[in-house]
Amino acid sequence: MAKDRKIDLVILGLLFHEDLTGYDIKKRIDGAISFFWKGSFGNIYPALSDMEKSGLVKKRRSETEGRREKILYHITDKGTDTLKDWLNAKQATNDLKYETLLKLYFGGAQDKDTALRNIGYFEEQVRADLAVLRTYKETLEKVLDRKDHVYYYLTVTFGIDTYEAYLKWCRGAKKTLNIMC
Amino acid sequence: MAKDRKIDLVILGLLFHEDLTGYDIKKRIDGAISFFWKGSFGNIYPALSDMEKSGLVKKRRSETEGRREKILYHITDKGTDTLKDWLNAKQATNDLKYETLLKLYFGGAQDKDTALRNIGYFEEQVRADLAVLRTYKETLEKVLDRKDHVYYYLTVTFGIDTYEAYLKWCRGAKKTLNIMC
DNA sequence: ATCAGCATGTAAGGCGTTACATGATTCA
DNA sequence: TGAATCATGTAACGCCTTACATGCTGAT
Repeated sequence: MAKDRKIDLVILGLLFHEDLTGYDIKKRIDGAISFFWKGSFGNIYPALSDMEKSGLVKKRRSETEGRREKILYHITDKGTDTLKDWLNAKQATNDLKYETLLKLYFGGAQDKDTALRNIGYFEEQVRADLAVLRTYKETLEKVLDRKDHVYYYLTVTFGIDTYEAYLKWCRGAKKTLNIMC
Repeated sequence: MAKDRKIDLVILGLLFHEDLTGYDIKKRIDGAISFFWKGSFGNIYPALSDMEKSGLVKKRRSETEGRREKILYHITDKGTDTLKDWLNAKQATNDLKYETLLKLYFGGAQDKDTALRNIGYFEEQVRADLAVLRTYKETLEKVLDRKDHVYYYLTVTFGIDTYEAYLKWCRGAKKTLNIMC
């Protein structure tokens, strides 16, 4: 597997569940996963063909007749081992890039209102995302009997908890700016 | 300026304050900023020379005699304008990649203990980072009279608030896993 | 004298984004 | 019939990480 290409693991994780096309994989990533990882076609298709070459996944043509054929990918034993090795490894990099905080950090180069406005934009975005996460949570709560869903559920509550912390911080930050600047 | 290279703005933001060498810039980024943005020499030096070519910064050789000469960079008016335009723009991308959550999401491929262990590693890291952030906070609280410091302070409290939310989530997640799996 | 830290870069390689290209299918 | 969505890719370009290369300075 490519040395540092995490998309490979995302794909293996998804395929562990069920066979999928590249297009399906993109859709899955664009769902709940998109809150903590992203993927694009220009990312996924090359990864799939590399992984097929190295035997982590196998192609399975869909057999629905008459229809145009789709390429379903299936995880191999080697792919499963790779996935499990990764899950068992201690190493995990959380790489966070907040342009919002960058703008705030350098806010001294402009006026207070600019900083307040930028916090407002952030707040707006967070509120919208939070609404989506809450609908995910509700949906998942109905199906928590399946073990997998517990894992999905926990990533969603992670998002909700941190986004709520963001909102709380926004309120405090606006107050602080108004008092101090 | 390069179209999407955010490091340019980081550098301009830092230089708005004071003249710095490339080495200094790296050290600044490795401080409190590293919690929401990263930079490397292989990133910073090329950016500096590009920005000099496009007139956003100017070289100023340090004049301390006898010493080996250092290259101090100074922000130009054009650079200041670029910085302010960026601060005034609504657009801000927060790009978050949590490998920890990826592992949790795909946790169903392994056992509960693996997931618990991975949450533990995350918790450990968060605790360590939180301790650093708290010392930053204490230091900054003593100098909040300077307007710039309020902005720095707010980015630090952002870190503290979210990291505390992470820890709270960790406790809940471990409990949920123990009950449900 | 030696080691850590200061200081400036370059080069290779990898990864990802974006846009482009193409065509089928389904639904209104 | 037209638009949206399904479906699979490729190509260019840009950015970043990592490692390498080099030499100075200050402290112990």
